[in-house]
Amino acid sequence: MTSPTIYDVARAAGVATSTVSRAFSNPQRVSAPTRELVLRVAKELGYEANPHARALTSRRTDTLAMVVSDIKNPHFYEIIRGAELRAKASARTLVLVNAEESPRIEREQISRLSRSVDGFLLTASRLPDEDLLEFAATQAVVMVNRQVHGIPSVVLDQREGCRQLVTHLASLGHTSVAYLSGPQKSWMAGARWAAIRDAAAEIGVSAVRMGPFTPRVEHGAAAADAALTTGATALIAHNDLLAIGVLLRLADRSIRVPRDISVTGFDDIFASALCTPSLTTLGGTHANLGRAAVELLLDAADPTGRAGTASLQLVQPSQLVLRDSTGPAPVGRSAG
Amino acid sequence: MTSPTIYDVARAAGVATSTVSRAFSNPQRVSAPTRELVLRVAKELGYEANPHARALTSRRTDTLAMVVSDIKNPHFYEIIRGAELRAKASARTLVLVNAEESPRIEREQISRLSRSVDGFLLTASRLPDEDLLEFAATQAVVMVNRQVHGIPSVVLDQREGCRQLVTHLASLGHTSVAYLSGPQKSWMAGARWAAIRDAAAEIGVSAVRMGPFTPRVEHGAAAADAALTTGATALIAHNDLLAIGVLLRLADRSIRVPRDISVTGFDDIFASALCTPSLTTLGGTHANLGRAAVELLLDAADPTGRAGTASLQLVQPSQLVLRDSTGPAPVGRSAG
DNA sequence: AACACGATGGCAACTGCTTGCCGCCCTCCG
DNA sequence: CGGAGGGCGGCAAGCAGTTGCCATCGTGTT
Repeated sequence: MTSPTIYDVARAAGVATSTVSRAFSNPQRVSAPTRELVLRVAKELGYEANPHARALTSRRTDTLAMVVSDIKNPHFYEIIRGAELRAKASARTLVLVNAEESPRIEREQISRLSRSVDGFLLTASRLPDEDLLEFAATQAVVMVNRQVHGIPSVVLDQREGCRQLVTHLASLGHTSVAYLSGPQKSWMAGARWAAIRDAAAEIGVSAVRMGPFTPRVEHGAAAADAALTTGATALIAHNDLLAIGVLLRLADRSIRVPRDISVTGFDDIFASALCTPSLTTLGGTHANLGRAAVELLLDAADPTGRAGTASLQLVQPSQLVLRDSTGPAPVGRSAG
Repeated sequence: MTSPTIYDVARAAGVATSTVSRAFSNPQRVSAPTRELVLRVAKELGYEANPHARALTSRRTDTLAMVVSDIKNPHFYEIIRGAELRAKASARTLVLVNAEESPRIEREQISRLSRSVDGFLLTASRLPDEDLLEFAATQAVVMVNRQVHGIPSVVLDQREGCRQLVTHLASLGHTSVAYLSGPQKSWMAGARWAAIRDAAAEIGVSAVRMGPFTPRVEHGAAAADAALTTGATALIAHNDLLAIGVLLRLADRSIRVPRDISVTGFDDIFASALCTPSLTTLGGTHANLGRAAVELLLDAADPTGRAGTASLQLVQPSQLVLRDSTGPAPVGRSAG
């Protein structure tokens, strides 16, 4: 009934428990013949180490926590998938945690788990820099799609991506774009707006920011209505969900996309290719983000020789996906 | 640096460690004044129990594992979300595990985690009944969207749902439907086919089954092509992903939906409302599935008084969502 | 007044594994 | 041939809780 322990293995193999322990967790510390003997006996007995007993002394749990700001957002799925795959490849367990867009919940969850995991992947964290730095001081943390000086992170490039996006719109003749901003506490929203503003200035188109909006489909109506008051002919929504919501609202109001107005999003979620019109969006290989983040985390959590990569800020290229929601600017009239 | 233990609390409060332990895990075993003292001191010291030490002796981990057959499928995310929410409400941690449609991986993951969690949520498991029964004998297991006699489960009703679906098609004049089956090892695929076959027989339309197909968008082409050879005027794809793939292929082949042929899916994923034509599908409140499953699991995993609900098979209503991919059967000619 | 019993707190063994330290033995070197 | 040093196995003390059992005390019972 109860599963075998190292004691059972030790007895059966005629060695000390320390030898059994080392055969598993520190193989080169045991001579080859002994090690093989132990492993063979262990296998016969069906021995599997008790992870809790192991964690108790070694303080390693082989578990990683991934906190996402809103588990409803399909954009995270790819990241989760990449992270899950990479974690499994290193025999780590991934705990998924939802912060529900709330800094308080995020904080609670982190402290609840801090004892049970080797490190945290914080995805699009809504927490202020100070809190993050404080957490990062006591445990391994890697940020995804958020940069904080002094904490390793993986982000999809926004500057260059937004430049391309604005350039694309400008090349279609748009001279005025509106950014429909994401949540106030979203670092990404700030980064996007800054990049859009700068690119717009450089290229010579005007840019305004509206919002903040909660980036979900159902808030697209408000965003669309707000955007129309600006007279902009191109709308850059904070993400695809919001953009889809905008598309739906515009259709409702019989405003044609892209003839009357162009719309773009961010993330390139699955539905963006399928909606009507299909959505031009700034995407990227999100699974890679998750994968890279886990890699960073694994060696941030590795007690040996962490120095090298301690505070790496990885930037992965984003990628403009042109579809049907962007087109030439209407001539001689505003969209409003 | 190192966080306080019950020893620190015990010393500070002037009681024995056992008293501290009980104040937390067995409150009524300690007199109210003592308990309050202990809790107050613990709070002052910032004490938090070490979950591994606790798990080592008590064998409770407050962690639940959720195994999904394919983490890529958006359909699971609603279930995950519901499960995650419910788990958090009971202060349980949810571990997410991907089985990648492989029984072997599923088995591996389960045994890897069996020591670290209080129970398993197996979603659309690809394992044979015997394996499941064996697992269920030694640990708490709840199945989602799969039924095995003797194991508690939560499923979305297929019989009635498929009946409605076939009835809907028949009422549009379709006399011949094709089911594009899911994976061979998918219990759901079997359940759906059985329900469709029976409903078709009862209603008086003919039904054939094609496949199995891996239920992803990219396999939709093969499924569509196969289906067209049958001459059926209505296609029931195993899930929305496959259905969307079918729609794309049919568009490629200039076959109009629903004029030439009707297409339906299962699951009602987010994209199904947005694709063109939007997809008629058999959905349901999947978040509820996840929630209910966790509830079942919590009391299957509860060592006290489990008898009552030991092997409950919950069936939740599914719900036919009519959209644009189904329409009147073409008259006077077959689709092929 | 003697006794029983329930409530409460403490003792200490126990969970299963890790790891610092010790000692043995064999090899290599001077 | 003696000594040094490295490789390897074992001892035992943790790690941070849980829990069975016992002792104590106060109260209710006869």
